[in-house]
Amino acid sequence: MRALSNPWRKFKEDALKVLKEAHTKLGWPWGELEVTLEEPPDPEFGDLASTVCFELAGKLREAPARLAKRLAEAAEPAGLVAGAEASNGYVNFRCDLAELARLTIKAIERMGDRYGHLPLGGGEKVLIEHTSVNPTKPLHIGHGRNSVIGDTVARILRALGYRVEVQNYIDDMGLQVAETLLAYRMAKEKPKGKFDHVLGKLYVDIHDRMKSEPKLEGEVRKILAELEMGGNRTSREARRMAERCVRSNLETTDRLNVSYDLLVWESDIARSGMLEETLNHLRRTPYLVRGKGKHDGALVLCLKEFGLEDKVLVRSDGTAVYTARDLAYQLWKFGKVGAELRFKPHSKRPDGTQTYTTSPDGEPRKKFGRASKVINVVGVEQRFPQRVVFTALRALGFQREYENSHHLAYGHVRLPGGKFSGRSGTWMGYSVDEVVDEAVARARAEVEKRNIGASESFKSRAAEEVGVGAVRYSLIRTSPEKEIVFKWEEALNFERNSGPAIQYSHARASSILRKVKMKGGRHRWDVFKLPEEQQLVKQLAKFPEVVKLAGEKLQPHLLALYAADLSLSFNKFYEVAPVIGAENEELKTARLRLVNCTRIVIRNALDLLGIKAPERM
RNA sequence: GGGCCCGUGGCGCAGCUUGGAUAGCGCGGCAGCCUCCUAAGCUGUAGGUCGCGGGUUCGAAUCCCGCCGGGCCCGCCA
Repeated sequence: MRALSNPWRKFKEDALKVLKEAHTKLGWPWGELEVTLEEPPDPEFGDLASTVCFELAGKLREAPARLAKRLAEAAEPAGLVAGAEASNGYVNFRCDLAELARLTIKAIERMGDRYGHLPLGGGEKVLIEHTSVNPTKPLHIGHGRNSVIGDTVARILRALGYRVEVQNYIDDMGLQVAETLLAYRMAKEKPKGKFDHVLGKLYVDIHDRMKSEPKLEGEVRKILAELEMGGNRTSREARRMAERCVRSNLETTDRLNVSYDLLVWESDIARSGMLEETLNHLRRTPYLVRGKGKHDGALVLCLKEFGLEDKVLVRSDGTAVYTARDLAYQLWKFGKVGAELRFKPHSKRPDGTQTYTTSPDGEPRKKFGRASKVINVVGVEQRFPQRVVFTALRALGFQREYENSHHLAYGHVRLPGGKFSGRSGTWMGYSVDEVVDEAVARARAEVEKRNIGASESFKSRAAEEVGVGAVRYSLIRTSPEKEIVFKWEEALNFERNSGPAIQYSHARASSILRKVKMKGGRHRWDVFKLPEEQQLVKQLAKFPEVVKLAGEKLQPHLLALYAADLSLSFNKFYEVAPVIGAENEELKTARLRLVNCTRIVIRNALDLLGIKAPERM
């Protein structure tokens, strides 16, 4: 099973087995042999190397090089290990390329779009919260990074056998909503355009006006109080406005192929009573105390024994801070509150997913929440409040839930001139809608050049897929914790190390397969003699390991880098290894299978990245 | 003042968790490759004290300590 679904892993295990047996034969201690295995810098040193001899040198009082020689001689090839050689103190294992090719190609042909999937999660439920933008503005490219990271991780974890539920939290009770609602009411002439953009601009306008008209602050406070109270005209009006904005935001994320299972509204959480329940629960612990001194009159969460600073949860006026609400929500995600939410269908995503929403007129459903693992995709700047929320779980005795809470922290996207600001409107020109439009327009020009006479529907679909691919890739390729500076030339990069370049390799592979009608034939497995062919086989064999690593470490960028690497290997193969015009039928047959498998793996990788794999472009 | 993250050729990144062989990849520069499966491609070439200084080690980009530079947090904001 494992050998079938994860060929490179099989090679590693075989190498380990060979290493252990050689140790036994020589009567040497085993130790942690697995961690001594690494990939050599150059294929001339084999495919996997062990550094045990360096460690053993001290214990056995013999030079590493001599030890390596004895070890290599004692090693007997088995499984995917074709041989072992000593060099410079390393023991280098050579992979049996013919056998690896056989295993890998058969695995890919058999599993198809499931190659790369592994049954690690065992159906365990993971809840991922991402996007969670205030419903008062369009998504700018920084929000886009959040959505794309969250969506990609969701796809990866699904492939690893987890049941994944994606939630988008909508804070319709915050200051931004209050301010935007005031702006919306006051605007006699509303700007034309997409609703979220309209709101975003009104928000910028009101901030300008508030500078010269301080009385507006009072208006905002009044609205905020009404929102907090709920059940009045203002709160219903705010919800209606926010609903429209969310629909508008969803048009944007739909275009990015980002999907959600549930929209969770703050006003519904507030109504449910889960906050009060959570606070009551906390009051029974020694950690929630009446504040003294500067915190006089407030309720303070004291987590000193867990190494955290005090955090006010309830203000002296009785209202709760955001972190308190977030804590209640976190408990709900794990199914640890009795309070219930109500749900009803909201809309369908283009991929067919039915998105639900919490709603006062919905009905209770057991299928949401109750996760065993929770991942919050939230900016790095919220590290402290996230830690407070998680640590509070521990304080409440939910140790397991504490350990299974993950803050997937990502660095913000900045502009060359500074940061994004909703108030000053620096996002204008950098909304996801605008960036995607621009990328699609450029892709369109390229597609036109290369597909003269093609149908209109083909051209627009290809341009859309390529443009979106470029944007998604540019947002996922960097390690999440790093800040990125938005540059047009990077978001619109269609060359190597880009979404479109990977899509292009897929299209080339598809094109070869399209042009050949012959279906199969017999061939031996040792036909791949070129380094480019062998490199490609190894790369294909590694795919499941990469998916596993990306999922376990919550580092989706690893998958993006792998896809670019695979595409590079294929391009090199493509240059030197004619398929249709191969020297003989046997080689042609084998190369065709290799090309087909490459096509499948690129497609699977792109699928996990939420990028379409066009057959022509 | 306390804490977290980042610092790798001109630019953008990977590698750091688990220390190992000449530090990889891309862009950009230069020089080449389309009678042949899509040149969104490929080949070659120049370019790096892995921020700085100590330490641990047979061996440090990787671990430890100190410092410098950038970002973020330490709110009855989120």
